[in-house]
This record gives sequence, structure tokens and C-alpha cells, in this order.
Amino acid sequence: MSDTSLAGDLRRRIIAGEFAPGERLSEAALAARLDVSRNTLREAFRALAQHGLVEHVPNRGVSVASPTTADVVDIYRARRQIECGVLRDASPLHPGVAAMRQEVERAEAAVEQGDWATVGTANMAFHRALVSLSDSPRLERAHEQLSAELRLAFLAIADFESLHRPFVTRNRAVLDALVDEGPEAAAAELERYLTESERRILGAYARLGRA
Amino acid sequence: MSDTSLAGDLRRRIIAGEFAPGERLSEAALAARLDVSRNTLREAFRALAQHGLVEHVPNRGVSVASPTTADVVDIYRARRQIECGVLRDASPLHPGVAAMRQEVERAEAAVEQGDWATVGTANMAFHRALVSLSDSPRLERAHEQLSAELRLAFLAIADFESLHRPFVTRNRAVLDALVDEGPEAAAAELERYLTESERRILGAYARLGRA
DNA sequence: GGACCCGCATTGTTCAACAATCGTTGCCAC
DNA sequence: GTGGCAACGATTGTTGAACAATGCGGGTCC
Repeated sequence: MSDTSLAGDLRRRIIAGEFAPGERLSEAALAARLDVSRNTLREAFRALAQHGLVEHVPNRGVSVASPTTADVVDIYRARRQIECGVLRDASPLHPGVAAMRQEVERAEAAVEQGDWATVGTANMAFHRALVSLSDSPRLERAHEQLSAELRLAFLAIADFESLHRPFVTRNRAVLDALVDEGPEAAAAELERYLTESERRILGAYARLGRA
Repeated sequence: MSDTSLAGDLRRRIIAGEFAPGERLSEAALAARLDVSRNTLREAFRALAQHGLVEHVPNRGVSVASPTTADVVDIYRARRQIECGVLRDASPLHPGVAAMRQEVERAEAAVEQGDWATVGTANMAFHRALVSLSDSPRLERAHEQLSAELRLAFLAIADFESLHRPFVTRNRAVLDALVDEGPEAAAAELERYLTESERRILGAYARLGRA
């Protein structure tokens, strides 16, 4: 997915929460830890910075991105635009619908076992599959970037259960609406989903006393 | 706009057509020409690659991107999704509308003087201003990437007059529709614009016998 | 307490070298 | 002539060390 395996590796580590959002990433220290040269690491940083996963301030190094409330609001505005738009133009017969169903079922199974991390990744995979209905690599790429940033917000909040559990049934509702009632109804359902999800994150941010 | 000034510099050079689309960019040669180190240049390459401006194939270096017909189709699909969606939600009272009008007038003035390069940049600036109506940095960023790639398609075709002249009046029509008839009518007008523009590029590609 | 200055740590950039990989060229057998 | 095969050359990938440039914090002086 990423050019250098190093960038992909770092990306995975960040998304996995190995580095806290906002944490400063020292070139020398990280290069030593990953056993790569500083120059190679800097190349990877440039790639990640364009993804919005790390923030790069000239002469002050890079930190793991830490979305502010303004960022969250913007991410959801963009998500609404992309996901709802895609869904409105989507066909219920698109092969990607099977992938959506698969992720919903994976999430439902994970809920049974209280595995909230898996619930979260399945939820996000559901929306990735949703965007894949557009058959547009560029829309998928844009959405992928939004998801990565959003994941950092989830990490900052850490309460996976309250962030992800309520949305399994909502994802199921979107899927059912698409199959049974058509794209327009599904888009409306999705819009409700996104509004609710955004509200919940902002609420958690407020409780954390966060910018 | 870009982190390192070098990446921005390269970006400007590529967009200005200093390097032909598809041209291979040798690290050693370009580093010498720009009077920077190979390492620094490689960092800039990584940033540009994520923008879609250059293509990076491991062990085979980077080339200036050269959109295929499939790319053009995808770019327009994404543009339609983003631009039309933004316009539908836009208010005619948004300050960005003034910027749109300014660009339309700049394009109209350039048409008078036969300055097709300026017509082209004004047309693209019009659409950037249009997306700015969303007040969403992330949507603007995504759109900016699409524009940069599209510009490479324009460069490959080179016939600026036939690519840009017909669309000045269409941009004007979109603006007028937004102000006089509201967002929905403007979005419909914009959709016609995009369809026509896409058709014209694909036609030119076909005449060039291009992939 | 506030402004100024200096030193320290980190980033930015360069250079030279070597390993890894790709494409090509020339050779040989068939 | 054609098809594979091996060595070569060129380019990219990565490293390590060095030095310049910048930002930050501590200390001093008023």
C-alpha cells in the first residue's frame, strides 16, 4: 500500500497505537529503535506527513497527529460528502456490498465476544467497503486518509466500547436500507450514522477537556 | 503550501510543464541540476508521490505522472462527487463566491487577449474557489490533488485553447445559477460542465492515440 | 519581573560509499 | 536465426558521518 515498506510499517505502528497521538517522534531515537538510517526515516516521514498521519513542522520535527475538535468536525464534513455521495450513486448489486455485509457480520461477532478493538476495525472496514462501491481509486484514497486521521482521534479517547459498539447496528441499518429500500434511503441512514458518531467523539473530547 | 520549499519548487516546475508527463526523473541528474543533494531530492519525491504528481516505482525511480484515460475518468468521477456535493450544500452568500466571480472575470479578460494559459489557470482557480465554499480544508486538499493530476493531462494534450476556452462561459453559467437559482440548479449546471470537459479530454486523448 | 544572550539539542542538508536491483548486451547452444 | 543465460553497467536504496541552521531553555543582568 505504501511505497517503502518502512513507511507502511510506521503507519501500522502508529495506527496500532504504538505511539500516542501528539507524541514527538525524534529522528535520532526512532532511527536507532527501528534500526534504519536517519535519512531513510526522514523519507518515510515525508510520505506519512502527506497522509496526515504525522505533522511536520519545519525545524521542529514531526509528531503523531492529534486531531483537534476542529479537525474532527472537518473530517466528518468530508466523510459526509464522500460517503453519502458514493452511496447515493451506488448499486445494491455491486460486489462490494458483499464485503460490507462481511464486515457487519464480523463486527456483530466481535460484539458477542466483547472484542472492541475488532469491532472498531470492522466498523472502519465497513465504511471503506462502502466507498469502494464507487470504483474510484482516488475517492478511496481520500477516504483512507480521513479514516487514518480519525483513528488517531479514537486512540486519543481510548474508550473503544462506547465509540464503536453503538454503531454496529447502525452499519447494519445502512446495509439493509441499501439492499431493501435503495440508495437514497441508505444515504439518509448513513447521514444519521455520521452525525451521531461525530457527536459522540466531540462529546468525549469535551469530557477530556481537549482542544 | 508544501513542507520543504524544494517540494514546492518541484511541484511548480512540473505543473509549469518544465518536465514532460511521463518523463523519467533521474535522481543524480536532477539533483545536480537543482543543486541539492540526492537525499534531499528523494525526500521531496516522496512528498510529491503522495500528491500523485510523480509516480514512484521501487528500484526504478520516479517519473512525472502521465494520466491514462482510466485516470482521467476516475479524476472526473471524484471531481463530480466532490464539486457537485459541495455546491449543493453551498450558500450563495458565502464569501468564496466573490473569489469565484473574480476568477470568471479574469478568465473572460484573458480570452479577449488570447492568453490561453491564463484562461486555464483561472478556470482551475474558479473550481478551487468553488470547493472552498465547503470551508473544509480536507476537501480542498483532496480537490487540489485532483487538479494537479488533471493539469498533467492538459499538458499532455497541449491544445490549451480548445481545452479551456469553451469552459469560461460554462463557469459563468455555474456562478450565475448559484446566485440566481440556488445551489441545486448550480450543481446541475456544474455536472454538465464536468461531463463536457471530461468528454473533451478523452476525445483529445483518443486523437493522440493515447492509453 | 522582564529583556537579552549564550549554549545545547534537534533538525536540515551534504557527501561519499556500498548494497541491491533492473535492463541490456553479448555470448552460446540449439 | 532464435531462445535462453550470464556478466555488466547504470540506477536506485541505504548507510554513516559530518557540518550548518534553527529553536528552546537556562542563566544573567538590569
